[in-house]
Amino acid sequence: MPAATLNADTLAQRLADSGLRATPQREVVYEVLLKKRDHPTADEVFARVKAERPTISLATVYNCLETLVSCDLVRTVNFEREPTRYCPNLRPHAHFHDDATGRTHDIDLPPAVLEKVKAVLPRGFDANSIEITFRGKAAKAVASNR
Amino acid sequence: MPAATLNADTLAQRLADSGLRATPQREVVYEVLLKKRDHPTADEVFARVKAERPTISLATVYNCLETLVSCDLVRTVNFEREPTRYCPNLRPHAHFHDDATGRTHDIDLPPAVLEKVKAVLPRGFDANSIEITFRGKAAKAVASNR
DNA sequence: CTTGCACCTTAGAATCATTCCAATTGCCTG
DNA sequence: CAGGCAATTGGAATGATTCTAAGGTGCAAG
Repeated sequence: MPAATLNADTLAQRLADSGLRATPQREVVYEVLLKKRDHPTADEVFARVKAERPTISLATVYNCLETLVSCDLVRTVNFEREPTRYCPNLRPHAHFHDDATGRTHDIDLPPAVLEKVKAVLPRGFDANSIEITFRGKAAKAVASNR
Repeated sequence: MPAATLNADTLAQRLADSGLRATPQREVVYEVLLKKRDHPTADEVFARVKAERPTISLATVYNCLETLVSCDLVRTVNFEREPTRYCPNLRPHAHFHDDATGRTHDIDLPPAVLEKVKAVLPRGFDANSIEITFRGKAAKAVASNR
């Protein structure tokens, strides 16, 4: 399975592209995000990372997450005033927040829909990002992305 | 111009529907939101309200805003980690965040687009709210909604 | 009226995610 | 090895928001 290698390479590559180094901390943080894609908060990432690297600090986790975001390897997800969550899914997708469980689901966005949405912008508005968020009740037995 | 009356009535009506009272504070906060629709933060609302009612407290402004939101007279708008903004526009609309100016613009959402977007949800997902947010560069001379 | 009571407002303290800061530490280049 | 920049770290600081406890306010029943 070349996925792990690919990811590590991707990380090193992307970091290098931005003139940044591939430190162990950054690698572990990124791995943690890839391993369990349940949109964890920084605190949750911190807890998971500590299992493998007990000396890491919360500040570093924030730094690493911010770095990964700036390299376009990770997206942030915000729901109202809740703590920011992190998502390594790079395909265009929306987020569905299940009010009952608090869980977040990725919803793929077909290009056609994205186009339709962009088309609502009046002349002169130039969007470089679109964020679509649903809230409601999710299907119970969705194949989850653990 | 019956607009002012209509608004006041609407407010009193909606509050009553929820078993709440139409207090002077709630009225002023609502008026402030209607008067200048620039998506102010709670702090900004506080500042504007104090002009008319110097004794009001920030806590009350938060309370009033929360009350108005719960009556569906006002919507909250969140951009990343920025302070929450408040919007009295009740029509279905998206928000466009101008990265250059920090200003927020309402973008009307035609029902057809809303349908298209809802259609991306897999069977079993039942959304009771959809939020669409753009970021980018806005047209410079948009007729603003002051 | 006037008493009771539920609803509101208020100031200030508390919370909590996130950022900042200043001090190392690590790593590469010369 | 020396210099220097990039990263990490722990703890302090920040800032929006919420909580708390202590009065107000207004209506309804007696």
